[in-house]
Amino acid sequence: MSNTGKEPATGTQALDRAATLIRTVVQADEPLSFVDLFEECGLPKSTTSRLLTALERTELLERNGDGSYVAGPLFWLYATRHDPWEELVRLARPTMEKVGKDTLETVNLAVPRGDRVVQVAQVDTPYMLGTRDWTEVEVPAHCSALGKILYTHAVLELPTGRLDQLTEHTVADVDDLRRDLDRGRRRGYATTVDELEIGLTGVAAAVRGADGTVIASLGISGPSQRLQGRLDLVGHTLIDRADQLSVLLRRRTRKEGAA
Amino acid sequence: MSNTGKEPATGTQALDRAATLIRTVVQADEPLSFVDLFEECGLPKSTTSRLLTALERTELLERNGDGSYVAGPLFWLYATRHDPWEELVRLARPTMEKVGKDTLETVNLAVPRGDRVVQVAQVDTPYMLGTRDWTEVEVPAHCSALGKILYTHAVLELPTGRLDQLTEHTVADVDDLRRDLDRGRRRGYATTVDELEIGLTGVAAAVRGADGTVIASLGISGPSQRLQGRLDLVGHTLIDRADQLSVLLRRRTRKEGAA
DNA sequence: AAGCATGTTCCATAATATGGAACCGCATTC
DNA sequence: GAATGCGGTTCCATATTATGGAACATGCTT
Repeated sequence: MSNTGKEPATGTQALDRAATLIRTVVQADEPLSFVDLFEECGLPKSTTSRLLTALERTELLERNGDGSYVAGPLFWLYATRHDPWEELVRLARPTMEKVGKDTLETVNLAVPRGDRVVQVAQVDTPYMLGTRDWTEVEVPAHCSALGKILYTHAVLELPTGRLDQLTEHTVADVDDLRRDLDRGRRRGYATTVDELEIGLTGVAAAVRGADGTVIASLGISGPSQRLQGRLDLVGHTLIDRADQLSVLLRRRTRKEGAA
Repeated sequence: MSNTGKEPATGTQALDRAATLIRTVVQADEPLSFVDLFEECGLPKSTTSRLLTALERTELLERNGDGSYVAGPLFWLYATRHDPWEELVRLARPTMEKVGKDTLETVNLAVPRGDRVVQVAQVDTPYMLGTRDWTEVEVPAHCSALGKILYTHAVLELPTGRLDQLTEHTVADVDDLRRDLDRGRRRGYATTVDELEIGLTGVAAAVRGADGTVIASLGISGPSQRLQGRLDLVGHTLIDRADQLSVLLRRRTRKEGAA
């Protein structure tokens, strides 16, 4: 009936409806009562009941104490077996590709691991001159935009003492760095110009996870010449994209109007 | 057809079959080709094809480059939003309850967090005299069986220097502790008798995650009087149960015979 | 070119899912 | 303590929907 898509989708009505139920439960990520699902999906009561019972029996959904539905054992199983970062990368991929289209520079996603920053995914620039693949390569956090974001949001602990001075522009003094981070915090994005390598500029923004805390940073890097003059533009693009990704990761809290 | 269960399951054939496909893919946790699924689930080819197409359309499954099926975006989404430990607890619950039935003592599950051990789940003893609920309470690792397991498998770094001496039986010397751990490693389970508190005994075994590394320890604790004499029995029960849980967590590698 | 393995599409058939209505159990309310 | 409303399940005649055998594509290999 309400075939919003353009797909023919023949011979799978029951399954499609069941999938809608599963999707609703998983995306809501908050126990949904029978009525919630019934209303949200607009299926007849009896059908809803029948499908939900089957989904529960097959462990795709589960009912908790008060009878409301949550994702079932099969979802837990998947979750325990997979590194959340591995999944973050998959979910972030489309966003990163959009950033690539927006900026035409090398795009990176970084997460904290211990007291280090690691880049976990990369989308390459179409230009010949670009940043090498440094996925899994560790770069000093204080001279990378990605790292600065993580410092700013206290996901990574600020080091003490003198920092490595990689170039003449590297901010090697902790207090200077703190000031730099503060500036970044106000703007919403972090930058590093010639601080890691002469001629290399990076820009990054924060990605928030399900609980609202910063879990990763999304950034680009490229030749300083190509980026100077559009740092602010690129910064805001990154903020927007990072926010979009955060929304995707965020549990969608029920729109108040619950029973 | 092959209705192994005793459920009537009426009006949901299509959905049940689809669920079988999903389950097979998620449990295998390795890309499965169309033929794998076709053979594994024993459904007609055309039906399999139709269902798989629908599952892919609804993002419950996904095909990767070579056309084989893996868990889809809905599973990633769930995984990124949930702490794997939260899921571990859910999956471990039944095992823990079995241990509770086996031993009649308080059952605990602990994981390393930073350089500490935290108990993340507990099943209580039916006896009046039992261990209090110390979920989320931190206990010195060197005098808890749960902690010793984590030390043994190097998931937790062995401290240096003198350790806190909580009772006269506490193993406070690192070298002594190392010897204690070695004994535990050989036996397969760790114990602590009167080391944390006089009269309190604990026993624990290792739980391994998807990649085969130790990720948690499963143990019991109770009055030393009730446990003395059956430490070895309880130890082996714990080893068995912990192994069962590990199997559940372990990716089921395809039974070699792949194409 | 032929053979084979992997997947998909077709379509007549009937088995299957459908959904309106009746029903159940349980709180609230009067 | 009857009555009303709410959340959910069960029934069952109906026809819509899924089914599956066979034919058809689409690469590979021989």
